[in-house]
Amino acid sequence: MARTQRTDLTQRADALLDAAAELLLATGSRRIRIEEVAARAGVGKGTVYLHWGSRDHLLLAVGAREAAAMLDLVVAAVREDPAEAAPHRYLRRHFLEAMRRPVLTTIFSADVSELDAFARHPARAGLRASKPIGSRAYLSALADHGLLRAHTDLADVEYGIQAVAYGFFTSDPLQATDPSRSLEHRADRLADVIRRSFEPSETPAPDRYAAAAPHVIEAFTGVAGEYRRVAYGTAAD
Amino acid sequence: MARTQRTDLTQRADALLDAAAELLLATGSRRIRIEEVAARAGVGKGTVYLHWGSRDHLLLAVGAREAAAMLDLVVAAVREDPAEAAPHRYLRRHFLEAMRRPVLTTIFSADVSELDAFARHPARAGLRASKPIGSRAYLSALADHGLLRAHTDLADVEYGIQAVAYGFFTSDPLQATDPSRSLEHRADRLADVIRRSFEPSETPAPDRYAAAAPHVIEAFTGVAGEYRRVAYGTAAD
DNA sequence: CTCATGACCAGATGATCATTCTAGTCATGA
DNA sequence: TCATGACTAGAATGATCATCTGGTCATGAG
Repeated sequence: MARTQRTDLTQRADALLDAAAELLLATGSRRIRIEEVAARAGVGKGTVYLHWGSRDHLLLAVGAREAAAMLDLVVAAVREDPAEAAPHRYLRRHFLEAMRRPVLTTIFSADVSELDAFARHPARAGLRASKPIGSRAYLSALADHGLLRAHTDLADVEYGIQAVAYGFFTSDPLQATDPSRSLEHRADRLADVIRRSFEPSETPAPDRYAAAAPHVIEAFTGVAGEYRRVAYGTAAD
Repeated sequence: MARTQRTDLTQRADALLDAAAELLLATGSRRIRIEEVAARAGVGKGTVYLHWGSRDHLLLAVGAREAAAMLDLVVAAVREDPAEAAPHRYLRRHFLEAMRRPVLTTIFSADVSELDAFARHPARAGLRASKPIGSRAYLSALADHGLLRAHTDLADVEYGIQAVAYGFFTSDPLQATDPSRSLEHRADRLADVIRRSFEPSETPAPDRYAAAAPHVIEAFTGVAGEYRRVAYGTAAD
């Protein structure tokens, strides 16, 4: 029964998150009213506060659920092909996935175009807040199996990947988006920079990736779990 | 006599730009009043409009003069050591110089911290507007002398350098600025990424740089000239 | 005649108060 | 025990008026 309860709660949370995401895309985060979110999900306003402690928390949850879903895809991809754990492959996928998800692009471009100051703090702070993308556990796993350049400080790699990824993600809407430069093409450029900058010059043997894969999967699963905790975490902002 | 005139005008322009820069640092671009700028430079308000067509143009000029000065340094450095023309050396210098100039860091971080929407459009639009940093002429000169990776599309290099530089420049204030990570250290990380991503894997012979240097100098001098034209351009916004 | 000036004006900006809206609470009832 | 929506405090919005400031240009100095 507790199980059924849990499922019910998750379903209701998802319905609310769906409604919030819908409104986010339709009107921008600024205009999302809790009452309307609740109405769209067919519940009372107070019910929203049984799930998330505040409006900001709900908005953050929308982004967090999306992020968790993305990480699930990454994990699945690594399961299928361990070589997908390489930073350039992972970030390529990450870039493409993020750019294709309206909710995430909306959040990302929020401070560039919109002036939704609100959308910034909650969603961004948690979403792209350094750690996830470069996740230390992930990098450690790679380093342990010789999948990063030798003699490089992990903190430096983390800083560098962070800066590069941030640059490609955010400069993208700014640069004259030559339509001939497809999303895939831009993702390839990002992957190229990451690979050349942080990975070994000779392509590592496949078995190295196979050996590292479990740890990478564990790292990403952990991060995904954190996201999901934020997304569904019952109240207590 | 025309020469003396010109000098006088330039001196007066500099005095006005100095005053504007001072006020920019002291109060933020928002609060700069033309009348006060003029007063500080010891001239009448109308005189400002003999130099720049509008308030925005004046603000832009402040940034442009700074940018021109930076490029002068780059040119001087390349003159002294042609190897300084390499993208990773150039951008390293660019990064350090920009980060050390209060006027530029103020402009750069304007949209992150301050909400000076005004400072954005004029200054940023012209300042970091893609072209300068990656300057096509510069890249062509390098490519002609085999100083970029072979078989890479120039447009791709431009896009990539742009994105990477943007990432390091703007993510810098965001990332937890670990004080142990000195400015130089961060500049080195940027240089490393640029070198590995866009330059030949084996360090080119010095004479290659010597051969390319004149063209590089010409390219940068040209860009510096454009900046200066914006900075001192008599009226006609 | 050339160039600098500051009084002047229109529109932007800010301050003040009244009004509406909405996040978050909680007493009530299913 | 859990969901609800009427309720409240405080924030957002709007309306009004006063002040400020960018930009112009007639005037006068050199």
